[in-house]
Amino acid sequence: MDTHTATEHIVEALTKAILDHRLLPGAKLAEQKLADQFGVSRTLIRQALFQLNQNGLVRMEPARGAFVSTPSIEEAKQVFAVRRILEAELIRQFAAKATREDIKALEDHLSIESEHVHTEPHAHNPATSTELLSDFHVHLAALSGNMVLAEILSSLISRCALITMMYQSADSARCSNQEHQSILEALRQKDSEQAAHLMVQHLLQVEKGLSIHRAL
Amino acid sequence: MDTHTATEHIVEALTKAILDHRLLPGAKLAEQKLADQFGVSRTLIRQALFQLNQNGLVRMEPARGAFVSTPSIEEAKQVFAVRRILEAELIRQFAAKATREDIKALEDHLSIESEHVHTEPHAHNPATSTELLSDFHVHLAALSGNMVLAEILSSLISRCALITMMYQSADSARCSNQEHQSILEALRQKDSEQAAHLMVQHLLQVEKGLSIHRAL
DNA sequence: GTGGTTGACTGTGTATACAATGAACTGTTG
DNA sequence: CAACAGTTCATTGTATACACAGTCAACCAC
Repeated sequence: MDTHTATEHIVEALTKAILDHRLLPGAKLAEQKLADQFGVSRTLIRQALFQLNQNGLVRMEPARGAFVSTPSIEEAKQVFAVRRILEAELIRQFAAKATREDIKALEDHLSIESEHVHTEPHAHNPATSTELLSDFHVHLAALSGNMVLAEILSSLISRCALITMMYQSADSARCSNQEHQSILEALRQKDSEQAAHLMVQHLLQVEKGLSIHRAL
Repeated sequence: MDTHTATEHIVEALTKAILDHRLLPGAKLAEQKLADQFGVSRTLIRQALFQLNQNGLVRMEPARGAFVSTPSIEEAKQVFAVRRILEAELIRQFAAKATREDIKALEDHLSIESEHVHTEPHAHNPATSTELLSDFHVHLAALSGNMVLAEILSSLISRCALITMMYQSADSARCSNQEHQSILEALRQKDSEQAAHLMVQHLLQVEKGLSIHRAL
């Protein structure tokens, strides 16, 4: 088993654990403990933690250890600011050159998203909802064809998920889903400016939905 | 000596080596060899290589080793595309809220840049010129106040430096410097739209200056 | 009773050792 | 002479061992 796959597996598992609330912001990530859980040595765990540190999901304090990141409000604003810049332009370009299959892929995703958001009895499993709502943006990035952009956005969206968990006041899931629908509608009509505008508004809305009181 | 500082030091040294042409694109980065050079164990070298891999400056092939990246033309285009999006918006915002000191800092940098570009007898030390020209953009990002954005751009600019090395046909150093001057002039006049426009044109110009024949 | 100091312990930082995979070379054979 | 197989060597991937710093608690002094 090559290193790449092995560490990447750990990175993904930890990422999922963080995004699924199984590891809360601020939680200590003791190396030996994780090593035991994954059944590997600390070496691989450390590599994974370093990667997550670069992604911004984990914070490493010298000689003290690794912790799940606790992004500040300031950092949250910055992340959202970058997302607005990138995603506005992304969707503008996407609207211009999206194929029927591209749109179809998004529609399929949205229907799943919509189903989950509406059937779950009000925040029954907020982690899943958040995940699905994030996936819409990740999908969009992947469809752009620009892998560099997609990877950057992926990382930013993960950080947003973490931020949302820390600060989200009410579950604006339904709201987000409707906004996604609106964006898709603009895409169908190939109205790039409208799509970009809606995307920016959507991200502003999500950011506005955050509040400080939930800080751990 | 804590891990962070130690590995970070190696990362910076390797980054500089790559950007200074001491390590050419495609060069093998043997772990033991580097470990000997740096006087540390392979452990730290591996950590550094993993980080550089994430930055896109190094490519790791499973069970074969690490190599200095050889970005494809396609990848180059994508990196430039993202830079255009980010830097256009960055400079737009910067123009709006730049203080006198901010502008002064850029002026100082530009004078050094200009000096180097003009006194060096035509590509005497192209690496230094490229480095200085990159620094203009890095400085700009740093002054934005958005650290998230700054870090992303830093990484992208490094990749661009590598790309430039591989594909740059003629040294468009003088040209770039003049374009930087124009951008600064627009900033002085707080003309954000003009600044953004010039920045996009500048980046397009740099991208256009690349050609395929230098591929290794 | 409170504050500071010391000592053990837990956990990180780094190096080294071992295992496994890939590359290179040589010798043989068609 | 070319091509293939087997072996050897070098290098990566992973685990373990050791050294040191940080944390916490008990204990002593005041």
